[in-house]
Amino acid sequence: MGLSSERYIAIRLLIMYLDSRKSAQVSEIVKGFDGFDPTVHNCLINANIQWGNLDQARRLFDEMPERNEVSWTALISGLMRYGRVDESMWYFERNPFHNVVSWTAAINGLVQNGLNAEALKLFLKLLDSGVRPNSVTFTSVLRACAGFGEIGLGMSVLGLIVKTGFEHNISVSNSLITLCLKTGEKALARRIFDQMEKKDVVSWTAILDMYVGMGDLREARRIFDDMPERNEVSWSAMIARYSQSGHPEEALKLFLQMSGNGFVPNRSCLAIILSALATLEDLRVGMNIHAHVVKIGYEKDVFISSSLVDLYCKCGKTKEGRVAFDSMLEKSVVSWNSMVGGYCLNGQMEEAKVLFDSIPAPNNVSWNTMVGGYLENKEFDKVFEVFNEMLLCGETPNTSTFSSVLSGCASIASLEKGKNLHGKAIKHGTQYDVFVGTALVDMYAKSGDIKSSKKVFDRMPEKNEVSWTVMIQGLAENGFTEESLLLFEEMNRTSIVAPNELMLLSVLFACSHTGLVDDGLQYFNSMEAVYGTKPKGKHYTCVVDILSRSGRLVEAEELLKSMPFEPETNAWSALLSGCSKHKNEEIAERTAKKLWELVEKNSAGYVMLSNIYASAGRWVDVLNIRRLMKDRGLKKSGGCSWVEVKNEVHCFYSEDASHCQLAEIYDLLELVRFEMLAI
DNA sequence: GTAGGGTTAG
Repeated sequence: MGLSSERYIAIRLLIMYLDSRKSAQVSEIVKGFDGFDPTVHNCLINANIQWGNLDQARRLFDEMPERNEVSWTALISGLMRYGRVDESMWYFERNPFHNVVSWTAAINGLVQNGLNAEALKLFLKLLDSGVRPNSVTFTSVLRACAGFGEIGLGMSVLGLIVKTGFEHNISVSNSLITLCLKTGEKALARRIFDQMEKKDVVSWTAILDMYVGMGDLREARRIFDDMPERNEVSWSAMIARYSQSGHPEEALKLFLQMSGNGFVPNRSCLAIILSALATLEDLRVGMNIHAHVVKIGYEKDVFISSSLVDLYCKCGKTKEGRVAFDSMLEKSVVSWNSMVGGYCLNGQMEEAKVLFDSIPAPNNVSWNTMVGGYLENKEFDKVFEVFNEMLLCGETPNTSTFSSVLSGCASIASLEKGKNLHGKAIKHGTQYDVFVGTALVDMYAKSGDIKSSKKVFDRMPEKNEVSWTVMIQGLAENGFTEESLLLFEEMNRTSIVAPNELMLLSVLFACSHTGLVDDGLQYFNSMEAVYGTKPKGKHYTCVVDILSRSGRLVEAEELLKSMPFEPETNAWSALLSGCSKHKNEEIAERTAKKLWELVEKNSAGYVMLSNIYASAGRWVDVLNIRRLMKDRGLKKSGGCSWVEVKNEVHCFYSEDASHCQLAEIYDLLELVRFEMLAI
């Protein structure tokens, strides 16, 4: 192969065949070269690195009778890419061609492997050696600075950048913006962006991301719309942000728009959109995308296939999700977590546990998935069991863990466990998180310690809708109805959080228990007009209760009749008890009749009715109903109360005396009663 | 040899 153009064509062909992995054609081309050719060897090395055959690449390199600078750099960066830092550095030190490119390859490799300090040390050595850094070197070095999260370091590098005249380089400026964003210097990032003479898609996307990080999706979208040019990455960025910020429908809209504009979604974008579709539980479109993914041969991508597992599971199809999961050649811990989470979501806790136990390297998300799964499926004992196991395994609980386990405490009203966890949460520095704070407020409130609940709430640096809801609800249900109403008003004055259904229910509940009839009516009437939430059955019931208690029975009955949907049984019984309290035979008659009709349908109605008769002192009627229930084989779902002793909750059921220490308990009670009588 | 976007849990 003498002519240089002939050689050039052969090498282009070789690269092409290597790209499409056509080995027969590759060896044919290689044979066409007589003797050793370093460029051919370099191509083979690069291809093997690309395929992950590191040892083959190394062998090829070691066999070379002579190597050029490209050979050295290829191996150094290749080894770095797969985390083989020491080997890479071994070659770097023996590299006779100490040019900028190989220095930069090593520096960047160290950064890629999270060894930021080593990277900066190597950069200082580079400066000592007299080799001049270039723009690529600076982007890597700035990334190392960003890894430290400290802007000062970056600023001293900036001095060097200015001195060497790279401050107007686009890549360098882009890296500077990224550094500023990672260190929280948003104003500076914006200034650098504004001062750039030339901006590219990367600059625009970086600044777009800044506004998303600040929670300002609107401004981000404005920037996206104003971008002079876009590529598939900027589209993906905006789509991803919508999806991650709880707007999957916007993400889908933009995705369709992107395709309409002729952009072909890449792997990242497909993973993002599948995740958005999972959130939307849109199986139809999701399956379309799945088909497309298979068609273009992307189904082996770990990100995409993990999203597919998630999609099927979120749509309730754990079987299909499992098929997708089982067919994955390469699984990441995220794939495992998605499948485990899928089982949890669909109440298949046994399958979830089996799969969880076989995760090769579970991370804290895996553990949190199990903890959250047991919580959602109300297996509270297991919540604490898994949590303890997690601690024993040395896994660090995070905000997600604590918020789940604390919710578990709230559900079983276990103050002792809750307090213990509060301490642990503080120890792990998670107490100022919104989720943890909210779970603490709820836990204390549900356990009856409203003081602690309020204390935690007042100290929360950030409050969301749920935080306000649980506090308002907690106050109302613990009898602090005035405080509850005051807090609701405070929220309306001071926070951007809008009242939701649950809060308004608590507010109405508070009004009914404080006898604030007109306030209650006013809140009720402003639900739709002011707060934009349609009253549900429970709200109507509460208002009927408010009116009935205060004797405004005609209004209560009117309200019930004017409802746009069927009222709850409770609403009728509230009216009936109002009637018996305020002695209105006429309305009572009609209401009782209505109740009897409803009562036929379920046992709860019978119980309610018997309770109403009981509270009105109509014992004969009570007995009649009880007898009727027995005749028809209906059983009341039992009431239960519980106490917590030494970290264990003991339940006592009204009609089922089954506690293991029942005899002893009764003995002791008798003793206490005797002592009391003696005094 | 480089800068921006990817999947899971509360």
